[in-house]
Amino acid sequence: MKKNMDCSLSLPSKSTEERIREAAKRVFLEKGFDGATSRDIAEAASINIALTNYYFRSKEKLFMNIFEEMLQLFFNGMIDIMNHPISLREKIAELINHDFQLMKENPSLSLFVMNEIHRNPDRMASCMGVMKQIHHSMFEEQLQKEVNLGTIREISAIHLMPMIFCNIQFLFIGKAMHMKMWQMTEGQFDEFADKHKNLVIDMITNYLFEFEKA
Amino acid sequence: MKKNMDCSLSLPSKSTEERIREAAKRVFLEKGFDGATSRDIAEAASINIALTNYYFRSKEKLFMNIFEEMLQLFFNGMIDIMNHPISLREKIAELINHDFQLMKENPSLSLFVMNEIHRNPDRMASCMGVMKQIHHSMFEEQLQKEVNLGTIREISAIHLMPMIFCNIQFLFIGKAMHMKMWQMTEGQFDEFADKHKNLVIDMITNYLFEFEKA
DNA sequence: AGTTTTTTTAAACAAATGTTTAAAACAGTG
DNA sequence: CACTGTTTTAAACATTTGTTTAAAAAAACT
Repeated sequence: MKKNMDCSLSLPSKSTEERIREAAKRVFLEKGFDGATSRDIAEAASINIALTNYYFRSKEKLFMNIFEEMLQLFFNGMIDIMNHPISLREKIAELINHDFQLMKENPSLSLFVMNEIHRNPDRMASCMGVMKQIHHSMFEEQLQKEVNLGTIREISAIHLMPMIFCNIQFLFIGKAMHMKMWQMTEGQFDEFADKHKNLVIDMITNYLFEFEKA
Repeated sequence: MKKNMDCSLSLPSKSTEERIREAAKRVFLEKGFDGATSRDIAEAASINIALTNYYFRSKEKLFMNIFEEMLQLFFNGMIDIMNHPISLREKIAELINHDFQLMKENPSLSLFVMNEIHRNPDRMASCMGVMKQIHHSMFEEQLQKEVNLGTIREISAIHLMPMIFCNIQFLFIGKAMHMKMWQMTEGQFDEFADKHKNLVIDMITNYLFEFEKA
C-alpha cells in the first residue's frame, strides 16, 4: 500500500483512503450502519464501489473505524475537561459549553452513538478503555470533596453526569422532532439551543450550590 | 377480509393480524426500520412470510401502522397530564413520573421514535395533529400565569418541556451505554433510574419555584 | 353435501446488497 | 524503454431483501 506522502504544494487532493473515511463518516452518521449501503458511501466519496473493500476489507471494518473515531470525539473532550484543575462550578459550565459546541458541529453524533451502542453493545468493547477514564477522572473525587465540605448538595457523579449531558444532547437527539413540533427553522433552532444551554447551566449550578445563593 | 369475531370462550388465540402487529412492534422497536427484515417479523410472529404483505400490503405500511401507535403512546399520556386541572408543581412531578413509567415499560421507545423521525421526518406528518395538541394544551397558559404572578422563574414552555423530559428519556436512550459505563445489571439500572427520577423532580421544581423555598 | 370466500403455504421473482475477480491504468525504479 | 508493485475500474458473484404468484387448506355459506 502506498500512502500519499506528497504533502508539498498545489492542491492537497486527499488520499483515496481519507476520501472514503470522510464520506463514510457523513453517510453512517446520517443513516446509521443498517441504513447506509456500500454504494451510498462510494457515491458520496465519488469512488468505485470496490475501493471501499480494497482499503477497509469490509463494510463492518470501515464502520468500526469510523465508530471508534466517533466514540473518541464523543468522550475525549469531556474527559479532558473533567481532568482540568478548575472549580466544580466552572467545570460544570465548561462541560455543558463543550457539549453544546460538539453537538452544534456534529448534530447527529449523539443519536448515532446511542443508536449503534443500543443495536450492538459489543461494538463498544474496543472503547471500554475510554469509559474507564471517566471513572478514574478527577471529577468523582472533586465532587465528593465538595459534598463533604458541604458547599454543594449531596449527589454522586453517576447522577450528576447524566444531568449535565442530557439537556443539550436531548435537544439534538430530538432536533428533527423539536423543529417540527415548534415549527422552527434551522436558525431559530440554533438560537433556541443557545438560550437553552444557558438556562441549563443556571439550573444545575443553582440546584447544586443551593447554600451559596445571593 | 374476515376478522376474528369469535371473542367467546376457549383460548382467545389472537388474530393473525394482531400477532403480526405485536411481533412487528417488538422487532421494529429493537432494530429500527432499516435493521428489521420482513423475515425477522414473520419469524417473531411464527407466520409465513407472505402473510405480512397479505395483511399490511408492504413493510412500509406495516411500519407506519406501528410507528403511529408508538407516537400516540409517546405523546398521548403527556398531553392528558398537561390538561389535568392540577397545580404546576404537581403537574411537573406527574409528567416526570409518567415519563418514567412509560420508559420503564418501553425502554427503547424514545430512541426508536427519535431515530425514525430523524431518518425520515415526513413520517411524522400523519401525527402533526398530536403535536398541535401540545401547543394548545393548558400547559403554556398555566405556566405563563404563574410567571406573571411571580411564583416561578420566568421561563417559556418551549424551554421547560425539554427540561422535564430529557432527564428520564436520556437515561433510557443511553441505557446500554450507561449500563456498560457504570457496569450495572438490569436491576441496578432500575434502582438507579428510580433514584434519578426523584432527583430530577427535585431539581426542576427547586429551580422553578426558587422564591418559595423553605 | 357442494360452492364460494378467506386464509395460509411454498415457491418464485426482481431488485438491492456486500463482496470478489480479473483486467486495465497508473506510478515508480532500473 | 521494460519491469514491478500499486491503485482503479467494470463486471460479476452469491446472498439477502421486499414482494408476488398460484395453489392448497380452512372457513363460511347455501
